[in-house]
Amino acid sequence: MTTEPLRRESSEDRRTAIAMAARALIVERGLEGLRTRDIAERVGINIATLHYHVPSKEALIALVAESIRNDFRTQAQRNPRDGRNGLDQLRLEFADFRETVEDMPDLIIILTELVERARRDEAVAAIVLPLRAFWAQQFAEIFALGAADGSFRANIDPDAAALLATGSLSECWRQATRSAPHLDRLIAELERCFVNTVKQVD
Amino acid sequence: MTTEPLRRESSEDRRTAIAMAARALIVERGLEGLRTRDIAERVGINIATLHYHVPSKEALIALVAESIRNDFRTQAQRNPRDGRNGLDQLRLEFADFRETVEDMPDLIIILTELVERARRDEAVAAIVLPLRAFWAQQFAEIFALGAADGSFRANIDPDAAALLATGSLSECWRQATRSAPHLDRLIAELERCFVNTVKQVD
Amino acid sequence: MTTEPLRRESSEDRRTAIAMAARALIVERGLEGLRTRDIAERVGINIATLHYHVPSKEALIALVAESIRNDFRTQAQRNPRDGRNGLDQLRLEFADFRETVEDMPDLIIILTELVERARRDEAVAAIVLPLRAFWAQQFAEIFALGAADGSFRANIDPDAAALLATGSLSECWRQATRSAPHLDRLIAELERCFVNTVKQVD
Amino acid sequence: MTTEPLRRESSEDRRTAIAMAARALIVERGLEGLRTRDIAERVGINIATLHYHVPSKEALIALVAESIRNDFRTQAQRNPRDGRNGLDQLRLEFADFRETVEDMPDLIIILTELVERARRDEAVAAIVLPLRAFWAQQFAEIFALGAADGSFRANIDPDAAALLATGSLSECWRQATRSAPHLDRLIAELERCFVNTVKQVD
DNA sequence: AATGAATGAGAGTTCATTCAT
DNA sequence: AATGAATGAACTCTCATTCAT
Repeated sequence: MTTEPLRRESSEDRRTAIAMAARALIVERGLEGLRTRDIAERVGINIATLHYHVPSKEALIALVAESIRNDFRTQAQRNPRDGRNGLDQLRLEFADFRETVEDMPDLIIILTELVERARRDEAVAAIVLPLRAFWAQQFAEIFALGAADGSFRANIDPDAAALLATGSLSECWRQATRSAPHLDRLIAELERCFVNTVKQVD
Repeated sequence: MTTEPLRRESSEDRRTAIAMAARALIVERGLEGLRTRDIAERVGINIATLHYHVPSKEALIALVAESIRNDFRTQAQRNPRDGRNGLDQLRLEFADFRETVEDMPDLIIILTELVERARRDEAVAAIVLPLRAFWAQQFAEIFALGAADGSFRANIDPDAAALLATGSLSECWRQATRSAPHLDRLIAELERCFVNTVKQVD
Repeated sequence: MTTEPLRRESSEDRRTAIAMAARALIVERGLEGLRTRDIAERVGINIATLHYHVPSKEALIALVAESIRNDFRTQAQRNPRDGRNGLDQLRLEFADFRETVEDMPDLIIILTELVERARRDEAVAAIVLPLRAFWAQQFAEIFALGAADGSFRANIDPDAAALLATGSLSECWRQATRSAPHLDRLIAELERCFVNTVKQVD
Repeated sequence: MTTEPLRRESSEDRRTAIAMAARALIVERGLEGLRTRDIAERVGINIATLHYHVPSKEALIALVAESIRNDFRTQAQRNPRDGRNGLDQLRLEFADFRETVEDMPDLIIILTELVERARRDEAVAAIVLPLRAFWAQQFAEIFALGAADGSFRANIDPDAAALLATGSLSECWRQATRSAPHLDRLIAELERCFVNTVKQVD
């Protein structure tokens, strides 16, 4: 006589399920409104079981942060950067952002909440700040490259420009009315901000 | 000669003191970590007294939102916009932001938290979203003006550019390591983004 | 220069107004739901002023009890008992009850609540239990009289019959669906319970 | 040999214990004076544990109402009604009441409080009003039967008579000085009210 | 690996009452 | 006689966490 199969799932699967449930709930109610009981219920396990897999709420949020990081990494590795010049690469980067935002529209929201939390939670900071820094670094490198190859104007400050791009992109997506049209117009404007117009004369 | 802090204060003074204490605590612990008892303690009143002046936590947060709005308005009215062209006005706007950020470095942080909260709290949304919209509108008007008077490049999309400016400015200031140098570099870059380079040739 | 006249009312008027407001609120929300603030608001005075006139909630409830007692007394004195025999007097008593219940339908409800409260509050008990006892006594005397004059059956136990009458009358009126028809039928049945049928044969 | 009170009890046992503690406290202090902490303390559990078993005070009062209903039902089923005529059955009903009142003297008190509460709480009303209606119905049927079989006088109005009986019985028992003698006299009088005296002659 | 039961700490809120004017 | 402000005590309820099985 066999008992119900599949009752016990592997620890890693459980942790993944917990992370996904937590992410969904963060989107719905914010990090502030996140309750361990709600997560357990959504996963379909007991609250004590949840604590067995994830020992504390702090660890749970760190788990969510890791989950977000993994998604970003996967996304980053999927599209190798092979543009010939800065402008091409910038366009690829924008396309990446569009893709990310379409595939996982919640990613930015959760990331924002985590960044906010990072100010008071070192464990989260350790995971999430490098992530944002990495993203900015990508842009900075592109801007430096473009300035060198003449596809961008020469007087770019790559770090400042990177902050400008990442800041406005994430702010745009965070807005209550997040919509593709707004994003499109922002991206177009961003391109006009950096593209080299003088070169044409050359 | 100072007396002991007066036992009985006017209702409006108390409400102001409560708002200020709440703002300080929001900066320290976030909206999430805001506790009515802590506010009362910081103001030096009983928790029941706090409820006498502000009937609920929801009303308290609305009070903070109003307080923020008033500060923004005061700031906005202090510096009349009298630049001769778009570029001048943009520089005045940047100077305004620098000033605001120096005088009340917490304003942006609290505003960010309130915007986040606005997603789930209509009362806060009603106060705080117009505020952000107003700020963006200011920039949009400047960009439109500058595009017309030739101080900015002609192909600006004023709304997108406004989002770009406000998004990157607030994101910059929100960063864990908020520092004047970063802000200076960002502002300089923003200027280069929009200023008309073609005109020089003219 | 005269200030607003009539601002200050006589203490006794205030106490009466407070009692009336309290009675209305007891009917609406029960003794349990009675809040001093609500009473003050309904009277149109400050909560502290209410405490000036009625020093404590206990005293307030005692005041209500007295108010109820006065109403009952007034009612009782209005209709002198001049029936020629027990049955006549019983009918007068029933008419009294009907009248009371029509003029002041809340009286019974409040009285019930006060009797309930009397179990734990001696001050209320001292006022309200005699009242109920007096009412029962009225009935008992009528029954004794009627048993003696032959208008009621001879084997009546006046006290028990009085309890029977007062208990069923107040219970009837307390019922959620308090309506005249129910009361009429109960009173008719009560009469049949006690009237002497044997005598007819005589 | 008794062990220390078991730390972990079955949920149903806990709920029963909670209901019993609540009932005792209602008798002592009234529904108004009922505090969840007192209940928890009396059961010997933490206040949070109480909320684990009974999610809210509203639910707690509904639980008490159900508990009362169960007791009434048990009582009702214990004594099957097998009297040969109305009078016999009425006597059985009286015996039932006496028994109930001796075994569980608090039942009537709590029921009264619940009926009072039912006026403002639909959940309680749904449980407790049918209960009272059922009791009245029992009497009404007996009176109708007795009127038909000649053991009661023919001009009985069964519903009115039922209200008369239930009203006076519960009122009697509710009286501050509730005592068997009073009850005995009331029951005797009730019997005299309805028994057919004419028939004797026949 | 899983769970029902239990818990300490603390949250926002309410209320009768009092104080200073 | 009146009031705005203040307060202590208590209330119901919530939450992350732990224990025993």
